[in-house]
Amino acid sequence: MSDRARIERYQPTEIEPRWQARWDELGLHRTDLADTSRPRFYVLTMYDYPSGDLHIGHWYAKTPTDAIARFHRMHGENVFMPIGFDAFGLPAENAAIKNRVNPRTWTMKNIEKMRVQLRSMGTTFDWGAEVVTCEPEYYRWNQWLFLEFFKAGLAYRQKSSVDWCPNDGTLAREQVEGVDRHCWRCGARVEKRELDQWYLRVTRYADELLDFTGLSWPDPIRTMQTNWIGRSEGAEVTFTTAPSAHDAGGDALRVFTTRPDTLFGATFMVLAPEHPLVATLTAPERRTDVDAYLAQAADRTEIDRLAADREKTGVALGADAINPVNGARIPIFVADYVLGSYGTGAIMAVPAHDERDFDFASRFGLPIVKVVMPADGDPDAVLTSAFVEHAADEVLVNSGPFSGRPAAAAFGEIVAWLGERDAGKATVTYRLRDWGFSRQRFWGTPIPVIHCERCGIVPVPEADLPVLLPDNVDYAGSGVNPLSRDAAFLNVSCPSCDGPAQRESDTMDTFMDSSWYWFRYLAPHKDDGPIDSALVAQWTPVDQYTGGAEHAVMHLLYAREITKMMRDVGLVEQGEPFLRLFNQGQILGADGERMSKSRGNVQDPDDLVARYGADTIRLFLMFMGPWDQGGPWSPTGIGGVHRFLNRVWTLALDPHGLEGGDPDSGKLPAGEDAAAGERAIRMAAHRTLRVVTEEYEGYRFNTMVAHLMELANSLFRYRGSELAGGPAWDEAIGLLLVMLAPAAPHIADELWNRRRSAAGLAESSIHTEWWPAVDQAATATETREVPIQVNGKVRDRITVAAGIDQVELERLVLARDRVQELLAGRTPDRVIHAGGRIVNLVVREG
RNA sequence: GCCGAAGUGGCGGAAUGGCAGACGCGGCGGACUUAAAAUCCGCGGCCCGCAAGGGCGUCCGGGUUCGAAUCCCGGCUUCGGCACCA
Repeated sequence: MSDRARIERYQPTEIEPRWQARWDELGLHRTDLADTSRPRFYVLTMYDYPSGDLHIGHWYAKTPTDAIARFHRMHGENVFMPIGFDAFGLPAENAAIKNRVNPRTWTMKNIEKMRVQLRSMGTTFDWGAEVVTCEPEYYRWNQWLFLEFFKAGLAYRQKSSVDWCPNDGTLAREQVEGVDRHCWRCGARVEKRELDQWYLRVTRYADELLDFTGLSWPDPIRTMQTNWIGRSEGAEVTFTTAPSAHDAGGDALRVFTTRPDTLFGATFMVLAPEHPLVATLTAPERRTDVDAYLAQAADRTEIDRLAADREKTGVALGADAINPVNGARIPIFVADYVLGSYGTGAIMAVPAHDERDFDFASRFGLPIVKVVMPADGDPDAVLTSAFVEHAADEVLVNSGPFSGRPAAAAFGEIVAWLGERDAGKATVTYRLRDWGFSRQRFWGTPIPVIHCERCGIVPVPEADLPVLLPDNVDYAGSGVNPLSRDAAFLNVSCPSCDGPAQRESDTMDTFMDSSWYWFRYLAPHKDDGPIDSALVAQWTPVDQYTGGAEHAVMHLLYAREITKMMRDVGLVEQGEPFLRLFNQGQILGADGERMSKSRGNVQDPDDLVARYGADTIRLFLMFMGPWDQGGPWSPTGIGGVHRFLNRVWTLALDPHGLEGGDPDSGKLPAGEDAAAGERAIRMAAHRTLRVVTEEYEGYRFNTMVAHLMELANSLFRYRGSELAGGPAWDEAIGLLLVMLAPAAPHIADELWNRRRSAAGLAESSIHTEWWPAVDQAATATETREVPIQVNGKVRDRITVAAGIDQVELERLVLARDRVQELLAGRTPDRVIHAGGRIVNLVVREG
């Protein structure tokens, strides 16, 4: 009869719900926000859209975050780890249209299901702080904040051409993806529409957003945000239109350039199709061609603008401009390679030193004048492509009084020269645009303003907030906001003049919801303001934020922007929301594609949990690779992690059992006496503690788990021996369980308390234990093994006293027979000791 | 095209200037079992060899170094971001 049969088997599905309930009763993860006696730690994981089902990717993001929270609690910190739901958004509205269900009903049902799933992971979220963004108690403060921003001039309305998705309505610029311009959410082709839109003035913060001082964020995210903001330094230069038969001329034509040093090389100008001067400058005989081109350009987003179609197009206006620096008359073109929304919507074209201008000039046979070249270059050599290098020795040529000047110096000199003549100045331009904030959709926060014919735009008075979303709406007909057809919602009297007026029917971009939710977690039900200032001051910025890198230029930038806006209207002190950011990788489907229902590659964790238990899945997800890496889902290897937990179970509950198939079972390892065995057990345990502690701190969970496996393997060698169940053994088992507790919390608490119970002690959750300290003495060794290399190849190894000096080490190495044999009579030219880690004997060959 | 990350056994990965392949999966061998599963023990880069040992080996080609998966130069491939931003 095997010893194994004496103990109960490891049955995760029995113990896990029990411990989850127990932790709830004990209130282990309810945070007392007012407790200032301990260091605080705010750990935040990105909240989710309640699509209805958690997939394995949610677990991949959340269980290591939970381990971090538990690890910090075991260090005596007051940890706050809240959770909520990003509950506004399109899928609910689509479900409403398709199935005629109320979006609220659909959303709330999904949230119910996800709450259960999230609990099944054994995560220690503080559910008392939960935020659900589609609740009036949340979105009313979106409205309140919007009105604060509006009063401060940070929100404004403007008629403009917007990116429009037939399914998702208006999109912000960063929500349009790819060369073919498709919607980030549904993938549909994006069109242009001319609409009155709300914008948030985030460009005001462009420079501040480039400053990451004090933040510990991954470099790739910082780079992406920096590129997205796209700061370029240059100059605005004012050209003048030349008089002609059809136009008096004398109009200022302002351009932005990053290369004022090439001003003498401007041989033509290009206006964007949207530029206001196109109409007045066009010569009568050019009108037909220009109009045709403008019509084509307006359609251009509809046409494939893929890589193949990059031939420059454009037409001449039949008008000229005058270069302020030399009075040269140069022709003006309209071409769609110049963007109306960037810079001034017009450029001076310097074909010799800009690739796009070079292409255009080559195509239309326009002159190419070289004005910058290397100091030793040939000024008459013909350019075959634009010369755009920025070498230190470049000088100006063909540039009037500036010829011969170093190019680097000429930049400032020409800008100064222009400044004196009121024809230009240094400026900075950004790629970042203001945030297109309105959506012509139903399931979002109503923008709280009223349009009155007499008074114009009137904010909804604070006392009338929230502007509630109506409950009974006709969803039929996609692409049209149901709110705009709801007379009861729409028609109101003006708060200012009491005359007839209409509500704004646009709702906010749902990214507003996620741009301040971590403040609201601290006081989710506060009904006299959006945030509790005292708690916000005490608890924010968030210490650690974790989430996917796919939010690099969307959520993570919006959150920084809104924080700065909240600061500027006097709500918070800080300008940055998240001190440390960690981007976990993404779990892809088994096919290597993004997991999505439509691809049918979604891995549902529920059946894995039913089969292996939450602890195995948690540990497996941490073990499969570095957390920031992600990768395609494969269940291969879950069994190995499950086997490891079973081994821990056996070690903790059945130390005296014997291994059925092992003839050496129950004996000490060869050559060890009891004292040496005890030292070996303590050394293994404390060395593991040292490295595992560092690995938790560095979020290197895969190697953390590997080291726990190694410790379990080491202890297995002593199972059934005279040392099993002894003091060193018990200490090692205790350390193993404590180290396992943040990652596999249920089995750790179960085994911890079974052992307490066996020792006659009362129940006490392992999660209230302090993280233990390493016994340095236990980790020290008396001897160590040093590899011996000859010419860089390991040929031998030697065991020496730990504190050996280099002279003695070298003597012992050279005394070895094997070394003498390899040297074959030669004397090493050099001996490398590398601090005693390795010995390398360098012998000249031949 | 530009910016960023990565490339290591059959597979996931470890080692970030000092013993390449920790840990795990799969595989093979053994024990236990009437048998299978489960469990336990062992082997495990490739090539030659009974073995001892030797040769080769971290995407490719160079370089630095006593010593390179790791640092430098050039190239290839994959993934992510941006894409006419003047």
